Amino acid sequence: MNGKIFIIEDETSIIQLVQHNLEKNGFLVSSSLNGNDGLKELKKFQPDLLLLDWMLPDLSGIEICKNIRKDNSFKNLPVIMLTAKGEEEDKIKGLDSGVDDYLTKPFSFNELMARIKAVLRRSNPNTVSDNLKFDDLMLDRIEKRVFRDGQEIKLGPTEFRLLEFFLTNPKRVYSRDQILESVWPNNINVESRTIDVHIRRLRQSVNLKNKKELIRTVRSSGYSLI
Amino acid sequence: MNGKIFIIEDETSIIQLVQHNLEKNGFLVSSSLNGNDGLKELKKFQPDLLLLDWMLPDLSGIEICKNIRKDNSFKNLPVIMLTAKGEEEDKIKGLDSGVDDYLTKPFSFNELMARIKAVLRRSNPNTVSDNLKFDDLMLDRIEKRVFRDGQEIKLGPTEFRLLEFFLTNPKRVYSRDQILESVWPNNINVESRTIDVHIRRLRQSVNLKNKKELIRTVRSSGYSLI
DNA sequence: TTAATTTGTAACAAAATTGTAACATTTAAA
DNA sequence: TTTAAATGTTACAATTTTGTTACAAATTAA
Repeated sequence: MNGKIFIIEDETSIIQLVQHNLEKNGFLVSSSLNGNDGLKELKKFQPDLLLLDWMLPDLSGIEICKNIRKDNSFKNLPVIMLTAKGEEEDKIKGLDSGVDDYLTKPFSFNELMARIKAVLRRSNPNTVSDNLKFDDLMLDRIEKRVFRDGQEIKLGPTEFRLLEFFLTNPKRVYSRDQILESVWPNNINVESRTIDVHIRRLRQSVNLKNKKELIRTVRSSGYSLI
Repeated sequence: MNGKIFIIEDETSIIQLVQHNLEKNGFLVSSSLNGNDGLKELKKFQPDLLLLDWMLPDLSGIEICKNIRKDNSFKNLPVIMLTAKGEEEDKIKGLDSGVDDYLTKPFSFNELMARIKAVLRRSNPNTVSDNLKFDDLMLDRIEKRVFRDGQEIKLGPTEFRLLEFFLTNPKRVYSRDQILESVWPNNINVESRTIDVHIRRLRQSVNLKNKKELIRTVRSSGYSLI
């Protein structure tokens, strides 16, 4: 299996064509014919990429895309817009709404396939390199191991996810709310002070002696990797 | 500056048009007319994105792209191919060589701009710099850091917000009331003289020795960045 | 099952930040 | 020059924020 693709598209004939060809190419595909349902099913399906029509019975593709970009757990979902609207200003409006690529109908399936591969190549760099690195720290997502200065460090599950999160954006300061949202499983509720305790645990695990502190406290804002 | 863009393109007229428009949009641009030189200069210039022609006097765009994708220090450079070759099989060959997007000539600059933004959005999700600058002062809102003359300056939370506020409108004079309203959390009430004290603290933090004063007192009106 | 590990929170300690009062200095007008 | 208003400066107590520890509950492994 190459990945999961979701399609929100009005025209049944296009869905059939695209879905059939994608499946032949090893993708797992699901689809919806309108915007509101599509958005819901999409979240269940958890695709790696979305093919999105502009003109839909209810919610427009543009609206869906803006919606997705605002949703923390989906904001990085790659989107390719498929539409008959081929005017320059349409393309610009489409691209500015946050989609990754824009293809006008009629299109060749082979071009679509090539663009899907290009977008996936760019947006899943982590599937290619499963190691996150910063300073003398290295986190291996596949083997779930962490090294500092070549020496293995043992982390608990939450410590691991926390460090993984920081490593995806080193130096960036995250508020406790942002950390909660990204590191804790959805819909779980813990107090924000809990983070402080986990930060403390992570610090203790990560800070080998004679090594500099890697986690910075930014008073009244949150934490970041140095 | 929005980012650095390098262009390798045969046709001088296109280079001129694109370069001029990109610079108007805040990009730093450099270019080359052929493949071999282009590849060398590119590595010096360290761009955030490459616009690449297919047909070049010596090394073809396809070869350049494959070359880049093999080079460890450049393999993640976003590339948009600009070419007159508009056949389906050309597009596929182009995209498969590792470029991120493919645009056929003639193209509208606005569409190019929208595609550049889309590609940068995807490839630098975090590098979207959110920096405020004035004189030799730089405030990074993402990392919550302030530098003067390249040297980091440590500020308290209120000092940071105060400086951030002034930086959004340098040279503009703000009354104490305006400052209170924008810098202090809503519905909190502090005396206006409190601002004077915070200004004093900010001045002390920001004014490295041998450096000129950056915050101006405007008697009976308020304060401003110089 | 039992034992070990992990987790969230409360409670207290330590540190940093904040607002204000009090006094000093500067500025502009009389 | 004198005077009043505005701003600069300092010190300090109160408050807020973060660090640290301990422990019971929950989860996982044996």
